Amino acid sequence: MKIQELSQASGVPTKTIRFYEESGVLPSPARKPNGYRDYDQSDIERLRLVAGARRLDLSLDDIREILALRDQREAPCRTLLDRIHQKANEVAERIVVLQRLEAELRDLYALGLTFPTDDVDGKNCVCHLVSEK
Amino acid sequence: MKIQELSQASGVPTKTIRFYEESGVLPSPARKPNGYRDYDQSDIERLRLVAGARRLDLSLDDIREILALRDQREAPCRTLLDRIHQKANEVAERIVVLQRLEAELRDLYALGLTFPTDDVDGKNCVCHLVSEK
DNA sequence: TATTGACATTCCAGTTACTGGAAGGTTTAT
DNA sequence: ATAAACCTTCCAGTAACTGGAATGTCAATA
Repeated sequence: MKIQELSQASGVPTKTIRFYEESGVLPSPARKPNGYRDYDQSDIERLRLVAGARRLDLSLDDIREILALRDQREAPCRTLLDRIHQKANEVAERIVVLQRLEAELRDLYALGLTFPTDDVDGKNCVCHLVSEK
Repeated sequence: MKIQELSQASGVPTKTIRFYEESGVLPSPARKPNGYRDYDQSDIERLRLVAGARRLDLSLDDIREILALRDQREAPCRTLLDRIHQKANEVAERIVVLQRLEAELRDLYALGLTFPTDDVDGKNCVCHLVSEK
């Protein structure tokens, strides 16, 4: 199977597949006589796992670790579950931060609207609201 | 004023100040006879504006644009307000995406807990839940 | 005076996860 | 024959820093 077919079977661009190989997330595949990469079914499964984990925003480091366990025939499920749990908490934290940021931006916008917009650096410029302290 | 003092007055690390200079966000400052950068009050104000805008997650590109307007004595307020509004909408979108992601991670975790954790690549492994399709 | 410590300078490299492009070789179809 | 659509490798760029090396300067102390 050529790289484009793997790409279609996985939804991952060919550029990214080669990048994953170089990053050690995917093994170096067999080569056809002409030098083209030659993939098989197990590559599809592995790449789908990678793509799924990336969609969950796990890092390539996490994914490498999980795949390394699988490659050693050790069950990666516990590690994967841990990472999923940890990532859920990270995402929750990130959401809180972003919610605060959004509120701040909306407040600032509302306040800025009450100001003249032609004041280059007077006290009535929204620039002075943005400057800290 | 030496770079460390500017750093303290603005809360921005010296490394980052030099980086901002190289990025064109801050102008090249005057130099003392020994070659040290020499800042004044206006640099504090400018850097505080930059730091405030960064805290609102505006990009250095946005900030460059805003400061360029100010440097040309054109009121940057309208542009800054626009960017703030736009950023608020981007943040809101990002929050929605992250909320979906968090829900997915929590669901997956809950489901994964009902599975054995020693199944290397059988069908009962959470890896199969993560793999797409 | 010698030396230590805390500063300052420049430059280079690394981070994350790709993405774009150049220069070239191969295969397939018309 | 030639064009389109593949494939290969390698290099560079993205955003916004951060760390480290090698070197220079200044102020205070032993």
